[in-house]
Amino acid sequence: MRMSARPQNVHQARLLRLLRDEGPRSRAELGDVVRLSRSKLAVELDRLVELGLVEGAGLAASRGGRRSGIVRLSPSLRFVAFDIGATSIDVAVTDGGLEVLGHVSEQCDVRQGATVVLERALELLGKLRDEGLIPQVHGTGIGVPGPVSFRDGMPVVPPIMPGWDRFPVRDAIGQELGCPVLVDNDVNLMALGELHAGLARSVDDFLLVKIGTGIGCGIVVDGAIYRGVSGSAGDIGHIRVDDDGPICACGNAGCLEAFFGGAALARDAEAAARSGESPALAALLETHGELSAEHVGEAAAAGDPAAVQMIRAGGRHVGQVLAGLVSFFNPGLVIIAGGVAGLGHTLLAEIRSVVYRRSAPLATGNLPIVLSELAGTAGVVGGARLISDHVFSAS
Amino acid sequence: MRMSARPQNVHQARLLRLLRDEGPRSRAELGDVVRLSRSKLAVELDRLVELGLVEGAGLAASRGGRRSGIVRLSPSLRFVAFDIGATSIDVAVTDGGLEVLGHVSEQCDVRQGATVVLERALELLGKLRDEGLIPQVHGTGIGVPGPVSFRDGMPVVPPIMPGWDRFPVRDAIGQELGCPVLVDNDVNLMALGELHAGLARSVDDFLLVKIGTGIGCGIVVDGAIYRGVSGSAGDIGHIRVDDDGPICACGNAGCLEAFFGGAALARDAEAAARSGESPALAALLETHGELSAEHVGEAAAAGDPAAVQMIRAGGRHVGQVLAGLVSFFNPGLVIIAGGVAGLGHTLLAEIRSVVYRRSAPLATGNLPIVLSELAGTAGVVGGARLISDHVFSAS
DNA sequence: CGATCTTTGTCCTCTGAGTGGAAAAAGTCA
DNA sequence: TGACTTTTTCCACTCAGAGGACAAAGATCG
Repeated sequence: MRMSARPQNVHQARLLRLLRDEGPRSRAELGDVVRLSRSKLAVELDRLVELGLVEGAGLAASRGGRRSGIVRLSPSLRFVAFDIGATSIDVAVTDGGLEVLGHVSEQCDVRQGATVVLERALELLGKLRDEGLIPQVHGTGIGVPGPVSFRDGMPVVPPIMPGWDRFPVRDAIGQELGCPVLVDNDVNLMALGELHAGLARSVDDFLLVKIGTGIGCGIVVDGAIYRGVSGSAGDIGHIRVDDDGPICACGNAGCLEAFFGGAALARDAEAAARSGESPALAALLETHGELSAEHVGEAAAAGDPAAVQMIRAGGRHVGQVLAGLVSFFNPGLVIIAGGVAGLGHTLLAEIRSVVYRRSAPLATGNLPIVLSELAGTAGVVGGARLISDHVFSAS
Repeated sequence: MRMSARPQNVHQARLLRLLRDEGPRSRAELGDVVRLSRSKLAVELDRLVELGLVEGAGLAASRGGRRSGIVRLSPSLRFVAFDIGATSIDVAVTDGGLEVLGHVSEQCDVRQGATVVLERALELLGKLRDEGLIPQVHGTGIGVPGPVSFRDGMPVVPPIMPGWDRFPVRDAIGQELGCPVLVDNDVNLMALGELHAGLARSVDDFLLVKIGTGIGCGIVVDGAIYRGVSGSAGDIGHIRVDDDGPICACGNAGCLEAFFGGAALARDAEAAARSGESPALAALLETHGELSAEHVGEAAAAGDPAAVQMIRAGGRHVGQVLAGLVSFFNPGLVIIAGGVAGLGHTLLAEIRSVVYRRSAPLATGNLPIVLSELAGTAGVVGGARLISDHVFSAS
């Protein structure tokens, strides 16, 4: 297989990103958008065709004269994304425009360690390859549920990933697949996914709050992920909500996660079931033997008052933290995502209510707070976006 | 007076910023730093000399052969900075290297409205001009104590600046002085000041927390001020600390400012004086008729336990908010500044203690938290830096 | 003190990227 | 079918920048 090609200069990179984000375009339309002379544009496009990154695709409709030639990203371009979650692996393959062509997902405990989990991820990729979806791989983006040294391409002291600390994920997978690889925090990738395909497409500065097993926040500044000096920016799960709250796994009291993380919600649900406070949850506990955040969602949807109350309380706590962050960061959009976000509009309403009441008016004046619409694909689309931004840049 | 010149391309802009930040340099040394051929470098430097922005300054010591010519920013370059505070005006003039050549300051209530205050600021500038310090003005930076629309160069709904809302500060002063003008929030300018001349010189991402009449935060991302989508980023004074705290001027309960802003501290000090809890403060109240934050600092320095206790409590509250922001933003440095920061190491110790205990370990692993060393000049240096970054950029 | 080597500055030529005009190709419209 | 538009290709021309040659200025050594 030929070594996958890269653009040779900023103009080529710009054209590739344009074709990726806006879809196929006629040469004439491209000329209207980019500020290049006709001759130069033709030269750069011809070179991209030579590199195999771009190809002609017939003629566009006439704009009153000669018809212009359409160009598109080569249909054989492929990006791969692994989204490693606390309890799941998602693997997807996209084309150059980051449309998901194939997506497999399975339960998998990240605590089995890097070797086992990555091995399994590659096996899942093998499935997609067997379907003939992957003529070649131009790049791979990987998300993991913990802090990452982006520069080194490896997790650093991740709390819920024993056996992953400083494991060279980027280099290992790069070796295996023979393509450029980037590794990032899974929440950052979800934010990138929203930036590319979700509600944040036209927003430069926004926050994505993921409520799942843990609670994290992806920060986008000027259209790019902000990672902080040691890659741990957005780690909001252990922000203090209230001094006299539950003791958190981190040792402090009253962390947001101790109020409303996946484990906390399950704990409260079982308590409500056992105390008889919630008949709906008691029934679910009877059936399944244990309770999770999803069961609270079910019970709330069925109208169980105790479950609704739990979601309200959680939303209030998230809202309190978020209100502070909104005052501080003044984002143009806040997206709520993650498993618990499936709890839906009850949760959203409570968060909105607190944020709009407690944040600086100037910051909330025109601030949409919305639920993610990307369901399970935000992470993998973000992974593809991450690596395609890298590959579609001038060396 | 000749229209003040601007660099014509990115290379010239780069050279100007280099000379500004690193001081005079020989042409040979500049050649080592910038990646340009000798001929090109000579051409660009000659053009800068023609523009009057740069001039020769003798010969450097030999490095083993012919001595190289030193170049420096023209000594007649001048930047002006206005730092409008809640109760003060600072005016300073700097040379091209942003060294403060003259600085005047006076008490002035910002609530007198834009026209009066700006008029007074220009009068103060006149004083400096009378001293012959200002052959010409190449640019002016202005800081105001409230949210600013940076793009429009005007305050927007500033809470403590009646009569300033949407007053076209940038255009008015630009008209008056006939030079480029930029307007920003005063805390942002302090952050820029620290970036240029203070402890943040080598840090890309940091926070500057100003505790004064209000409490605000300057956010630096990648060496540039982050302002948020509506220019209100860093407005942390009304982040909730505790639900059952004092009622704040903003209408909510338990805001940080309601605990530890200038007004809150004065209020608590008078209470402690009247209740007899603090003999030192009672004596100061007797003398001055009223108390302010500075008096608390005095009393604490004299060993008054009640005053020390007040500072400790305040530091704890600031620390609680800051701990959350550190987890979220993962800065490389936090600087504490502002009038109340004069309360010194008692305050700093308390803030550190809370932040190091309550923030994510990865974020605090290598996080200095320090007091500003720039005293009163951070704001005006930041103003000069703001406008010089603008003037020293390619159109 | 002179010869030689090193560094710096200047000049000049050469190259290659990019621009814009002209003309050919391909369509539209009346 | 003819006049007009739009698109593409081709080509000559311009200009920025690189880099070599040489001169100027100083260091080093005998």
